Amino acid sequence: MARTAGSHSADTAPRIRAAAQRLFAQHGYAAVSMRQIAAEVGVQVGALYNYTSDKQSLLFDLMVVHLEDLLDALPEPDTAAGPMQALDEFVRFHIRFHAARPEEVFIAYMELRNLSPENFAAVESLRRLYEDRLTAILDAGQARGVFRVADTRVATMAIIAMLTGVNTWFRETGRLSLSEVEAIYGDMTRRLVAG
Amino acid sequence: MARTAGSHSADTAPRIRAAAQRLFAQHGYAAVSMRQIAAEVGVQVGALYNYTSDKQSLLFDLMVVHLEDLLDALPEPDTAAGPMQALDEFVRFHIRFHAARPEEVFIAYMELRNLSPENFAAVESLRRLYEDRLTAILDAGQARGVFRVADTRVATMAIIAMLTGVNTWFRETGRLSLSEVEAIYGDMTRRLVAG
DNA sequence: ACTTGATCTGAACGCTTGTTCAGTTACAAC
DNA sequence: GTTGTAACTGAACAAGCGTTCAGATCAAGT
Repeated sequence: MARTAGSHSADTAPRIRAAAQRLFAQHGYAAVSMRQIAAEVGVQVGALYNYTSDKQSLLFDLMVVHLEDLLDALPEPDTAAGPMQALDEFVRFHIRFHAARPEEVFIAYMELRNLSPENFAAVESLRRLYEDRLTAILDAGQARGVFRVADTRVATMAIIAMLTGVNTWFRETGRLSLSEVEAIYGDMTRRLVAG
Repeated sequence: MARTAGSHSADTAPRIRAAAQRLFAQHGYAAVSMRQIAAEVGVQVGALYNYTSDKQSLLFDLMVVHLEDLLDALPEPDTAAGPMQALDEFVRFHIRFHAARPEEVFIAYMELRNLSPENFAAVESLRRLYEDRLTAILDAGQARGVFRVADTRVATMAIIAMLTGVNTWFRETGRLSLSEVEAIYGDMTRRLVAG
């Protein structure tokens, strides 16, 4: 019936996000209850509502923060270096960024159905911005005669699907290092688009 | 409090599976209740338990039937025709089979987390059998000097991720026909493995 | 020591869940 | 028409859900 000793909102808010992320990634949004998230944080369920308006907002915020981080972190391509270099950079960035955030990536791809329609639209538009960056690289490469793809948009979707697929199997403790994986996927992607 | 007029178990069982499949694909296993499935079928919730032992079995059966159909439908490669032909055939088969069953595919990929551990193991082993078929094609192609891939298993995962990604955007009413999509992906896959 | 605001607790609310099963009606065979 | 089985209904059970909010305790400032 009282405040928990030692509690600070500056601590609690990130711990709620971290707990929600871990449980949503592991079990799925609909399968996880607010009570489970609260238990993971070490508070009662009512306390969560000081930090999120509702469960849907908790999911939406996790997805938006991840996608905004992704877009912010994606470097502007070095136009002087050429399209093949830009593509290589994109592949390395994608694999490395995603491998470092398996939970966020998983939620961002798997929980789209659990978003309300307006939240879904907002998230879809962020995802589209990221896809457009690769499309721009492919367009530039074709304009320079360095790349040859039958359909730029389809190639974009194919490459992103292939790269994102790394997260379904890659483990730090696995047979291949992240650098090796980046090199293999870099090579495959180059071949896929070569002129 | 009585039997529904005109009811036949031979009708009801497939209608339960179809309703479960549609709702699980659209909303996710955990977000769909047995009462919703029953309502879609036109029965009361108690009736479902004449056909499934529980909700988890309903999901598991849908996934297993799909994967067994996939494995049964996959043709044995024509060894005389050569590895490139076998690869082309695999790509066309994968895209065509998956495009025809968007709900089953979606459930098979998205609902793994909702399987109990023993069910998960059973499903994973079926998926592995399918992946092995592509690995065998890649191995044969390398043995013949027709293919060159840095890591056969990684190439298998990359190709399947790319091909399965088609289902996230392809629509019969879209800009490209299924045949065009098959051709584009066939070309990309060939390039990806070419010697 | 007192006051004010922060941060939670605890329980309530209205609703829903998966599963079970006694009983009822429909169907089929004779 | 009777009998036996099929196939459901309807309600109960035990448990849980998301969200709200009055009130209690902790923390910080004076």
